[in-house]
Amino acid sequence: MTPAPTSEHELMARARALAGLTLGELAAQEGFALPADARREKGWTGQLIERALGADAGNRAQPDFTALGIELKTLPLDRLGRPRESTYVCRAPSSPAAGLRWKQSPVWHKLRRVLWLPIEAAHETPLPTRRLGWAFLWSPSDAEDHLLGEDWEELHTLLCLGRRDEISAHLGTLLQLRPKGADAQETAPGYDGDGRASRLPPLGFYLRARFTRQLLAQSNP
DNA sequence: TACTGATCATTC
DNA sequence: GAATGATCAGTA
Repeated sequence: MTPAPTSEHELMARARALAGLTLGELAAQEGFALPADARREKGWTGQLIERALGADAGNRAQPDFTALGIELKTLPLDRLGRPRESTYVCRAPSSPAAGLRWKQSPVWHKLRRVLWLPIEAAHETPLPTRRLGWAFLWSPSDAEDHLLGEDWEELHTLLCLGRRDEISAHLGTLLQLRPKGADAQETAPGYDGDGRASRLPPLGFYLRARFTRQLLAQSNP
């Protein structure tokens, strides 16, 4: 087990030392078994890299590197080097607090400092031969923070009003709300549009691929 | 090809 | 059950 990094510098050095390795090579180093069916172990890559870098948050609702306040996200790229999938941020509250502000929200805290670890040609390469790319650290610029905050306010307001029927993944320019659960049958307690208790499928906040494409482009000028 | 809605594994 | 880690798969 890799110990947790004690500084941002140490974390970045570790992350960049991974560049060029294949997932199979890293798994062998870490004593991580390759999944028999990659379609059924969607979180495998993220968990392997957490282990290799010494993430210490487990599955608690805290940044992966607790002492540094840094969140780790893998960023699967296509063969053109562009993110294709959205990035999960965190779950949306089933009973949101009406007075909550953007800078108090779990989304804001999660995105405060993110270590992005690109996975090259993730959609075209079998999992064991996918290569790790050049990691980069990101914090939202003032402009990005503003736009994220606007999206969050819009979505949070709909959640607070219980207007679930108006919520879809179409809303939001950088952020979106989409289902986040085992399946469409999963439910969590919440409130409907009339304020009555009901059970609804859980949602999660995601960053659109459009946005992570921008972040990647900014990171290698 | 991009996007949305659905889904899979694991841990506490 | 609710959080973590995400990608799959159908369709526009």
